[in-house]
Amino acid sequence: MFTTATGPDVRVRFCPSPTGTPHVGLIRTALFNWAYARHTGGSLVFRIEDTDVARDSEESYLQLLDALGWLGIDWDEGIGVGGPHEPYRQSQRAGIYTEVIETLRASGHLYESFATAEEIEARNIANGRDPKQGYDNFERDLTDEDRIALRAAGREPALRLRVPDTDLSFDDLVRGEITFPAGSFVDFVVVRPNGAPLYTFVNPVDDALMGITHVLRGEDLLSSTPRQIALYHALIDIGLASAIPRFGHLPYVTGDGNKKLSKRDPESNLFHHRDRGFIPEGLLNYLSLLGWSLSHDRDVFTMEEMVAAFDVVDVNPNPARFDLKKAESINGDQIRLLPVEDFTRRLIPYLGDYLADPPTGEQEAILREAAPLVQERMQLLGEAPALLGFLFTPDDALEYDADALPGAGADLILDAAVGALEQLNDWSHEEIERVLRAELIDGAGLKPRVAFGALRTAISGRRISPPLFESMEIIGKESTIARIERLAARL
RNA sequence: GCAGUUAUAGAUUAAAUGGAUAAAUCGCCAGACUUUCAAUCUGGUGUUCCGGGUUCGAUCCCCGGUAACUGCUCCA
Repeated sequence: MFTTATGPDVRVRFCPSPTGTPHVGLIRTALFNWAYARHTGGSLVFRIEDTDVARDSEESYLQLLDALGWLGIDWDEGIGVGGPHEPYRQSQRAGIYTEVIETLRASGHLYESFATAEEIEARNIANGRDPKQGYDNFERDLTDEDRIALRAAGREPALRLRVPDTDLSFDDLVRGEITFPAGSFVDFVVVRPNGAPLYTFVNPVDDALMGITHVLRGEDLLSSTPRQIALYHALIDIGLASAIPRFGHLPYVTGDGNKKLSKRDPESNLFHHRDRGFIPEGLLNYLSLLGWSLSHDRDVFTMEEMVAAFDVVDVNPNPARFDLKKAESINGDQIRLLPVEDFTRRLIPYLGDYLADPPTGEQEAILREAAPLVQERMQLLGEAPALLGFLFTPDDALEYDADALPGAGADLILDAAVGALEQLNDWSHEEIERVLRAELIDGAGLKPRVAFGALRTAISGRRISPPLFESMEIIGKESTIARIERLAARL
């Protein structure tokens, strides 16, 4: 009954619903599906489940595309690339569903249900059942007269699937054998009274129609799996499906505490991480660690390595906490792994406040010199403005951080530095360092921390900066001296 | 309430399928290096949910609990 597809016959899918901004948990699901498809040589289908007109938005749909494109998660079939099962947006598949609904109805798998949620709850209370217990299948055997009477009273029925009165089991790829006892899942609504099918219907129907063999999705859908299998049985019965897919339920991504990471939490928002300067390599690397690992002693790796090693059966069933600190650390590692030209190029969008668009030739030249100095000092590209902004700021516009202002006596240090630097003709960082050390450390007997700290503030306005002498070399002799004199005048 | 899932350091993952000091990374603390911050290196911190049982020996097997989470929507 369950599929036996392996290798290139594997067909997985990513089928988000375009409500809101892409969530890191959702992207982790996309990533694992993608990795499994690439690992097996199978196919990834990208489908959009926009069957809730009240919540779906075009903006969200575009964001999904943006997110996948940015991360480099590509697909073989579906939105944008087409395929044999078009269309791939469920809002455009109404005709297909209508047909399936009719067949299922004619064969007795679907029946009319007039009861509203309030009525079901009232009925449970009246029967001494827990009101939270849900529907009790009481309309399964409504007579034609009952139905006519209800319609005459102005009622329009939803359609429910008649589920089997037996236990339902499946072998979860992540968790092993799972059994739901008969009665723990009830006849559920698949079509609204207005004829519009629900997720509970279109999701398995499209999976069946599109030949999906492995359903890898979030743990939150685990308890709806028996209903889904029940629908599959019905689809097999009417000849629309030949096998039930294998299921693999990926662990939750949790936030602080151990609650599922909420949509309202900024950490759940993929674009928030992009804005802060996560690079795709870093975020992908971290996300793949949420429920999986490449090996016990390595957690920085490429997506090629992940694809080569990834198998859903190795996924850990435990809920995984999204740990921003570790994510940033991994991102820093991935930033350091970037070829320096690539790193330099990626810095540009984050320096928007300082650079022309596009950057001038002079700005590009500065960036080329400065990038190697900061590549191993960053965890997030968003740190670039604070670290490099002073290189693109006019001498007389530099601002000084309060905690960077040097203490008493700094004017003497600055004056001495100017004196030494003015004599210097070979403006290389080696020479700059040599004369400053001779003057301030060896000559005046200052501690490097004190002497260079004051100069650092003069040049960058900050307590923390790229290496000082290299920075001086980049901004040039004239600017360097002007900046030192400017700070000295302020003290 | 019913059903299901999960339980290894603060976090993420390993190993150990009944056997010796349960490991790595992140975090935190300290030290080295140093031109600030990083990076790097060294060291430290800290772990098998609880209770029984079987056994020479249990993190693992059995039984019973506990906790957290999810679902039980005409949301997806």
